[in-house]
Amino acid sequence: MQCSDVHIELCFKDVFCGISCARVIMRVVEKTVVRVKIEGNDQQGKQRSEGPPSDCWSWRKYGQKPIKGSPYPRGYYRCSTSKGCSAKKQVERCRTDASMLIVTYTSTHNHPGPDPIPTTENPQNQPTTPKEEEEEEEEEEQQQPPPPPEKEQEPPKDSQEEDANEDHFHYSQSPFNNSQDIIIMGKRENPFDDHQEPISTVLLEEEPLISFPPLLSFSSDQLKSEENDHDFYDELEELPSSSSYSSSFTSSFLRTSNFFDDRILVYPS
DNA sequence: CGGATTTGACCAGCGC
DNA sequence: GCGCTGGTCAAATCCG
Repeated sequence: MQCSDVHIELCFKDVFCGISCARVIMRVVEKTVVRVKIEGNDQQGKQRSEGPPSDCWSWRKYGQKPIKGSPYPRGYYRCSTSKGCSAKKQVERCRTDASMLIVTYTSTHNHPGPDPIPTTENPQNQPTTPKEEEEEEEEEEQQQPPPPPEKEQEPPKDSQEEDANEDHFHYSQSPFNNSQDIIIMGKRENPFDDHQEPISTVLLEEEPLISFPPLLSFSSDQLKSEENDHDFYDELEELPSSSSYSSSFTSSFLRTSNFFDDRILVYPS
């Protein structure tokens, strides 16, 4: 994938329970890039009991490679929920911010999703299958209104992150106007370059999950297993090898909470 | 014992 | 053509 000379379309929409997010769709190669903010690399990281539902997408790690220019390796996962599913994802840490995970999804699931978590906020948008969701997204994208002019002056990443951190993303809704999607078209040398991050920053903090009602219904056993998995993050030298947090969580949560309504569409020039 | 993870090897694409 | 890099394979290992 050549990252140079691409158009970026930003569509921030819903932010659910303090989780701000965005998606980068590499149209040409069917890629979805999600940046996940990880909080709690310190002691709080050990309490990662508010993990994802274990009945969502499961991912099997099949490889890991050191990436040139990045101190962190990239992990390669494929969907293990269903045999024959071609869905894959790559997980790597942001080279400049170890607390940021960059998850790249490729291909789509060719099987129904595993018991999506019902969301009370937007039940009509509840996807039944990844395929349907994709289709819905396509339709939705086509219905995207022109970008509000003021949003083209998106604050730079740093200030945005700072604000986000200060607020801890405790929004019940998006900080942006839900009725006004943000679409920013422009050229970037490298959309994922950390120094050019402002318009594609996705923050997904785990702390707000505490207030994510569907997740609170998990059994203590589930939570316990998640907690074990999350201890990994106390040692940031490696990418998460557990699929339950970074993998299952990110994908399942995103799919079940309209996470993907916040999106960054990348078009080839 | 079965499934998941690790990790070195292999392969393909790309730039020089 | 060669080397570099990213992506995948598969055997070994780990873990519940």
